[in-house]
Amino acid sequence: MFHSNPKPNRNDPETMDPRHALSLILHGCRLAKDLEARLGDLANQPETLSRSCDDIISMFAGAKERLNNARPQDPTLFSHQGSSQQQTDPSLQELLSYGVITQAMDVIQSCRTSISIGGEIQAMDVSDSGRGSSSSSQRSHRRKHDEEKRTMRVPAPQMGNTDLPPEDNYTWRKYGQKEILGSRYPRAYYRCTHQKMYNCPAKKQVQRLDNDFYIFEVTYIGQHTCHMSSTAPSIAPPPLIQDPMVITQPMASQPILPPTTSSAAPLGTWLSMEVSLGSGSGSSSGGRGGGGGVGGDAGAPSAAATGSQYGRDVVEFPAVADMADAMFNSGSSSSNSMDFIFPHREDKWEAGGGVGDKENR
DNA sequence: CAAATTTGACCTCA
DNA sequence: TGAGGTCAAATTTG
Repeated sequence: MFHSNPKPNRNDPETMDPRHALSLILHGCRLAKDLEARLGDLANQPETLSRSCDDIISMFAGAKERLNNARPQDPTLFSHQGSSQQQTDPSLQELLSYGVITQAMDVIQSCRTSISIGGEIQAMDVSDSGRGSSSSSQRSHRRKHDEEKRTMRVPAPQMGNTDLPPEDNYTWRKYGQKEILGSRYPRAYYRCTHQKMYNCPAKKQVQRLDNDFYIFEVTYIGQHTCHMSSTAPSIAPPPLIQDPMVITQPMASQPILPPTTSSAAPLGTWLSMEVSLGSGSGSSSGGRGGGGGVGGDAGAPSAAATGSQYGRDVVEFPAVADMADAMFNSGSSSSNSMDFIFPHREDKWEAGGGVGDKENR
């Protein structure tokens, strides 16, 4: 298992894609986690340990190389040099926004978090979501067949409030939750907090995967028009784009977000993630306390986090290369580095245990 | 009191 | 008719 790694291939343009770099980081994290799990068995096998370490290192080294090779002037990659949002690679933005970078941040900034295995981002067609009853996903009188829907899989936060889906820099208000036929976990319905004030049509649905409790399937419907709000996030929203990674359904109207002020934040800013060192709380900030504490709602997020989930310090994406660096450079500083980096996570969620949702009405 | 969540009821459509 | 999506009253919280 340690040696089936996707070795970076410098000559392969595809693997030079920064997205691949993120994939490498994740893979490296997994290898490290795996190594941790087998540390006891391999304690007296220095050669194996060495090889495993090499594998892990090569993963991060490859990632770092890719990140360093990413040319800022390349509009398809990182265009964080004051370029407009339209110049950025949307799929990359989505990746960064919805999971991969979150995991990297979790690992590197805190070094106290275990990595979700299999927490890769997978955008996919809603019509092929694997849910038993996806065929009627666009019903109701408000159903709009021409409305855009983007579905992606997002790993649950690795620290703090893991009930929350990963931060997406918007404020959402939950307006419903429902048991879905054939699904173990309920689906939560959110709309933009600023729906009324700004007539923002954006919605999202969050549901855990049946077979992976630690991965959310998030479906975004509609596009935000509320980015000018004072309480809305200061960074530009994830663009709606056509991307092999993000399959988009036909959309009648795709409002063009005016490239003004905050909405036109350069990618550097857009990619910025606020990191709260030491806070460790991924909890919803804008949220008022989970109201009616009646039934348990552990099956779905009680709130969609807002832009302040990560705290204060802003870390820009290119820093990921350095973060990978930091992981290795700091590893030896701790007598128990692996444990420091990958502490055992308590399975906070007992599968199905927290789902206190009532049967459908 | 405002804003948020919870949850039963209702609506629409395949 | 049943499932998915939404509404809105009740409730909670700061």
